[in-house]
Amino acid sequence: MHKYSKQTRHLLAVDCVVFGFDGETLKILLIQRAFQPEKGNWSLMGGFVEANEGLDEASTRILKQLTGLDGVYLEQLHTYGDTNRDPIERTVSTAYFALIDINKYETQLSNDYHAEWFPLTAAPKLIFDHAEMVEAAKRRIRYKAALHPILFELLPKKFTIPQLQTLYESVFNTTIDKRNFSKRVLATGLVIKLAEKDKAGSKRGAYYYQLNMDNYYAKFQAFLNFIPNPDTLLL
Amino acid sequence: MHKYSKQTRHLLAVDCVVFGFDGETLKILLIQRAFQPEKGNWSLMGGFVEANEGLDEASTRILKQLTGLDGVYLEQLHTYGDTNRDPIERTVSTAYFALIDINKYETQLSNDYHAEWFPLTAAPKLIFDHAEMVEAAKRRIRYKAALHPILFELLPKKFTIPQLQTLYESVFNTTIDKRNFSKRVLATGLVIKLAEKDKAGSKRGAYYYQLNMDNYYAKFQAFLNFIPNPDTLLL
DNA sequence: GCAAAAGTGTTGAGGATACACCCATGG
DNA sequence: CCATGGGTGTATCCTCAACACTTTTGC
Repeated sequence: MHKYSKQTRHLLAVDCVVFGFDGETLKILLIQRAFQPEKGNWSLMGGFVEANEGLDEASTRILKQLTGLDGVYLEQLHTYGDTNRDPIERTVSTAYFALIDINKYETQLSNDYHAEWFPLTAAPKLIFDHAEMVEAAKRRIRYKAALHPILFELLPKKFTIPQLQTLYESVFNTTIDKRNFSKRVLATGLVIKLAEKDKAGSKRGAYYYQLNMDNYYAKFQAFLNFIPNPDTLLL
Repeated sequence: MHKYSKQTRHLLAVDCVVFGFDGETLKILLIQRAFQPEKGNWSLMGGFVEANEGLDEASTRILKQLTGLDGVYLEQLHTYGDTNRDPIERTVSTAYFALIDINKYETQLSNDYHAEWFPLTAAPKLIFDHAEMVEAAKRRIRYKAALHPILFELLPKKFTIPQLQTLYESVFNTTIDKRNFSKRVLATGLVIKLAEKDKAGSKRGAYYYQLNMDNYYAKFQAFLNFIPNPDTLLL
């Protein structure tokens, strides 16, 4: 029995903007929508919220269902409530964004599911207001990554400084002096140098690093300084 | 006729955390809930979202209905979707926060409406998860105000530098050297000195300033630097 | 041996902090 | 005349940006 019986009830959805990094460019994961309207058109990972699940739960479930992804960094972004954003029926949608290590799931995603990666700069037209969500997600990760070490979520557990730099450069669409970048990163105390080298990128090889978890949680909330001249960036 | 007829529909609410500054301390506006459950207990300004209104519209409407406030700074904060956050029936709520000049509405609020201001540090127990929303709003305005000039929304059109400093000090619960604070503020080019003085705070009087709207929108997105040592703040 | 990427130090400029005294005026 | 808050300048430090050469090794 409903106690708030006079109130209107609404459709509630979640949509996830999934970011991945392949070592070159920042990408987003899209699927072709499975039902009408806009069936077959490119869409974020989305679905309706069920009666007995929270929003975070719903986004986790939907991401798992559509892509098999589990245990990834997932954060609420914004809730979109325009009455006409879905032409069929008024639907309020809470957008989330996820950051994942693209290589960890690449084959799984293309084989078992029908999600595809697109470079951020070359994504197809998206349904409804999903392009707006992607824009907001991009702004949010730029904003957050300029001050907090979230981009490590996009890399494998073991990564090299040049890989990290390429990631920052592609997220912020800029170039950074490698001497200064390396100094900044090492100065945070967030990474630990390993003995092993990655020989894939060069003949000499680059040392692997991994996150220093002790410092990670402690420093996460502090304002770091990963990007030179953040003032001049359009955030 | 519903095209998504198989999907569950949900109750949707908005709740507004309204901040005000009286020259001394940061305060929030609360009302006593008008209906069951928790009737008579202290609550944020909240209400259900109707069928034909967007979320921003709903928050504006509800704020107006409950307090008479109109045209104030209002920003979406976060959406709370735990299934049991309202004991009567599952309700998803999108929280907003507002920043207003407390003096502008003080008498109106206490006479025409039954909202009351409470110092942030001495607020009563709140219904449901409203205390969590207030905490999140507090973190958000600290975070945002450390980098963007949003706190001017809490002051009258004409304000003095000492007033502004007291505001920053109370939001960040710290003390700032007045020479450095004044330099920082003036260096942004965000304020214009007026000829008139405010004689209320001292015998000598303090010059009034007002926002320089030309620079305001241009500089809003840049990372400013209003707070010394933001690293050390718990944000 | 050479091309291609990794790794590393120093210097200079500018911005941030620390700090103390005079000013205006109402009582 | 004095107490109270308002207003201002400077020296120092330190952080950040600019900048170039050596190392390694697969081919």
